Amino acid sequence: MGMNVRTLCLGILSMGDATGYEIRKRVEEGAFSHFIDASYGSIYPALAQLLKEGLATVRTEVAEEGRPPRKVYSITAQGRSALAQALATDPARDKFKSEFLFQMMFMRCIDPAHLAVIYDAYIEEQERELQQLEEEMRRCPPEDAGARFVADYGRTMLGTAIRFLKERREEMLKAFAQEGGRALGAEVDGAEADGGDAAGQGAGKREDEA
Amino acid sequence: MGMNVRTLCLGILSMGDATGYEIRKRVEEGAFSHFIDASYGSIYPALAQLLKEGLATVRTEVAEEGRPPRKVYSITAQGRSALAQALATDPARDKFKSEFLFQMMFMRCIDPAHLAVIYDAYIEEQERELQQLEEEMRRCPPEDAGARFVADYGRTMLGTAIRFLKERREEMLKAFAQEGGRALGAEVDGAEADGGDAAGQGAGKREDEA
DNA sequence: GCTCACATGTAATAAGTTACATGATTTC
DNA sequence: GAAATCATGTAACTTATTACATGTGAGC
Repeated sequence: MGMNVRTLCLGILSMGDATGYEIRKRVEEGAFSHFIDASYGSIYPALAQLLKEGLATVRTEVAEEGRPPRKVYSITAQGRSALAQALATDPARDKFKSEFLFQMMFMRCIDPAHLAVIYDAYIEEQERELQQLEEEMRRCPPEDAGARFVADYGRTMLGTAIRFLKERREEMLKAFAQEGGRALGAEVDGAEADGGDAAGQGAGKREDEA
Repeated sequence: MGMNVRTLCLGILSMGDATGYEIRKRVEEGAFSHFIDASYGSIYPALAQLLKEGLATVRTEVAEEGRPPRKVYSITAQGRSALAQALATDPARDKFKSEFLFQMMFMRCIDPAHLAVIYDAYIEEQERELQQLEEEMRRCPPEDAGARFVADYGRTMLGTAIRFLKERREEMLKAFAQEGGRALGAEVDGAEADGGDAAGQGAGKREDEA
């Protein structure tokens, strides 16, 4: 299916009227954030296109105070059938890109202390995402079967990832200590993986990324 | 970190010499395929760039038979340190795009019979990927801790996804049958849903796929 | 006779991101 | 008085995909 930003907007509008700003918020923070990306630069043009094609309409709400006027979009009947049509086609394969996994693949080339920092930061990020998902589910529990399914899928996958990462942490750091240094050179091997906490002091090794 | 195709090539070359064709194969079929994408159109230019920057060298092997000459790339010392540098920067957030999940989110707009087809096809795809990963691990069990970690991560996640999908299958289809039809009803065709059975008129809407 | 695997490369095209441009109001 | 939230939109830029262009030998 052509799941471009246009179809995404159509989908969100099918659940209720919304402005470009709101759509972006839902895509960034809501349930969609886990398997979709879209920024203003793609949402606003997509909305304009939907108008042009007659798949949506706008009404301009002049805000009470001097705010910029909100443009609230609604899906049309044609919009609904265009959505149904898009949903009826075969989905493209999932695309997953992970620089973290790439780094893990080449962990032998990373300074051990820094590896621990990266690793723990990744765990924290996954935990934040899981928390966010659960908070959102508490705030507005989805009555819709689809939303429920997707949310449960996300929780399950995030939970599994977090458990895996925590379980393997020490093992990985140890395995690394044995093989490690090979690729980085001699001076690394003095640094040993301490038993207690490699996580806490990430502050020492700051990289400023390009 | 700047994990573009250039860094990817550098990483693969750090494990041994390779041609563009081989790199692409590993990215498409090997352990990398689960968290990275790259096609000829990006690999060959990236390789050319690495040469220009002195991060790799080539030797041209004239094949025995009239085949096109293989251009085997090797990483240089500068290439290794460039890789190490790239690996030392903070990883970008994971990006996951799933049209399947998008479809599940809007399952209420999909013909029930077709939904089951899509769902089962997705399960099969995940199973194929898991099989492929396990086959690859049997063929060449990774001695490298990083490769092992990444492969285990992939197996764990795929296993969880497959289990989840299988467990929820009936529940989802049933939940759908209760809510379903609501969104498909009026404008799909002139005929109104008779109210008893949402799955009924699925047959009319055939998609041609394998 | 056809398709697959090997093998390299380019050009047109798609799709979306980042940064910019603008501006009021509320919270720290 | 600095930053965040609300709010819309455009233009330059990056990045990678698709399709093309070219060619052989092996297996079905």
